[in-house]
Amino acid sequence: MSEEVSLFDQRLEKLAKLRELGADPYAIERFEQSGTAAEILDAFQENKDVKFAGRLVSFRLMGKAAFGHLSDGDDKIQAYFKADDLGELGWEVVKLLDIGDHVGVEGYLFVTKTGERSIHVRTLAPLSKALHALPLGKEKDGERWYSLSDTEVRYRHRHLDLIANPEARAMLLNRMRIVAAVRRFMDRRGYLEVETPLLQLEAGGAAARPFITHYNAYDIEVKLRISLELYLKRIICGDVPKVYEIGRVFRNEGVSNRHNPEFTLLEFYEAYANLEDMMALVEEMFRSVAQDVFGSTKVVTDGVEIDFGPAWPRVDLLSSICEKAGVSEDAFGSLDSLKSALGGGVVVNPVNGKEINLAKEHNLGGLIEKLLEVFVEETLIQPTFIVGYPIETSPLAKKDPNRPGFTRRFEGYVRGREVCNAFSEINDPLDQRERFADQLAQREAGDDEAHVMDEDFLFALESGMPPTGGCGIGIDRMAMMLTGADSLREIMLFPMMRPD
RNA sequence: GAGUCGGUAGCUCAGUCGGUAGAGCAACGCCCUUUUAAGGCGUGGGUCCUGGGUUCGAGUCCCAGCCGACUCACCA
Repeated sequence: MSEEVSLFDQRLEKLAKLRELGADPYAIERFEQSGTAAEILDAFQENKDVKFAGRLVSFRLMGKAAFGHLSDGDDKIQAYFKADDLGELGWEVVKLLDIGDHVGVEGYLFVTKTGERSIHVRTLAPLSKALHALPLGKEKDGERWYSLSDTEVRYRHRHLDLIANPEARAMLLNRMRIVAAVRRFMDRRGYLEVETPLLQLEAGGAAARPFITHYNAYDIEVKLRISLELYLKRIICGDVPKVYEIGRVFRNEGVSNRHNPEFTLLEFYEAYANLEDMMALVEEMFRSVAQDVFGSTKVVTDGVEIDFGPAWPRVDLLSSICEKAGVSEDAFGSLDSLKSALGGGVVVNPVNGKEINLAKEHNLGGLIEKLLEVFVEETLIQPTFIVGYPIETSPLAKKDPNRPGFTRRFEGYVRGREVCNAFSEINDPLDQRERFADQLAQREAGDDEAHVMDEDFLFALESGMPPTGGCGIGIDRMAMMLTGADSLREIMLFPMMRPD
């Protein structure tokens, strides 16, 4: 018999004994408390009666007395169990406790010899039994021993991570607070939160391959959404002028540090607004969320201070490439002129070693974005807007009337990474139909991530959409940036894992 | 998809040149009524990721595979 089974069996026996003693942990439904651990310690008064419940995270049995810490997840209080004060039955229960059990205690506050504010327990009630040994390390003065560090176990059994690793816990909880702060911000600004279909006949609004599933009732193939965009704009067409959605989207791609097949996207659209309005809103949102969650507009991650206080510089995309890649502005006339200006063959950025194989670049806009990626992106540490994206890679963004081949689109960058993508939306249905047609052509040329024609969306546009500004923000990446997480998986509760 | 590193007790890890599988913590038993990485004495606990191979003998060497981390690629 393996150790795990016998350990489990030992715990089951303890559970049975507790039940015999009339202390069935699973029989109790509620336990009223005087407050959280922090609240109780804040309002500490010697001899004051308190009730508190939490998980037993440490336990020291010494003959006829015992000490243990009860954690409410965030903070903990030491409990002192003394045989004389608990009675025979109570003491029997104490001896059956294990680290990991939830326990409710009632008693009075006191200070131990060593100065720790504690609860002198008069009565206790087991509220759950930990049937598995929990990987709770020992701790002193902030140092910890023997905790849980195996990333695989941490991700697969996230509850253990939340119990055992305070840093991981703080990061994940901050992510939730960031989402809540974003929602508050949008609500305050008068945006209405909406919900649009996850199951769609054609997944549009982004360049990505969808997940495909089957709907039994209609016996049809449906796809999981890859973005929120097209349905949200259909709501704008219905004259609901300010809408947003925070929702899960699904892209059938690989897993990495910065990618998960399902992730959380925020998109918002505002009628009668344009990309400048979106920039102002993004600036304010980051400022507000940083202030809300971290109490400051300045966030330090990896020793780098990012300040969301000031306005973000607006930098023209082509100028940024000219500066960082050393290409002159007049080289951007055509794909061929740009290629020859780059010298042909393979272009290498000596700073980071990233390269572009020019032979694989078949359109001007695609190459321009590639240059941005290889030469510019990682230099954008402080919040920056890059403005003016090529039309080929922006099939939903309004054309810039003053610059043929470019659109009224921008992206925001922080810590060298893209954090948002926004534009003045196309509201000319004829233009949009042409763009879809171009995408369709690319699709037929073998690009299986190009957009498909969406007639229902076009019908809505044809019914009239006011000029509209729209923006998309990857919430997970935003959380990474704000918390300093170096992997997307650290700020998602349950990242995708291969079945073990 | 490629490369690198890793997978040994519940947890964190060690394991030399190929020679019967180790430590701390956790668990179990005994002692201990203000401890806090409590302490003392004692005990039990292993699919060494899986499957092949080499060898008298494999945790260790070789091959294939699985899972993970990291880097790159893919990917907004």
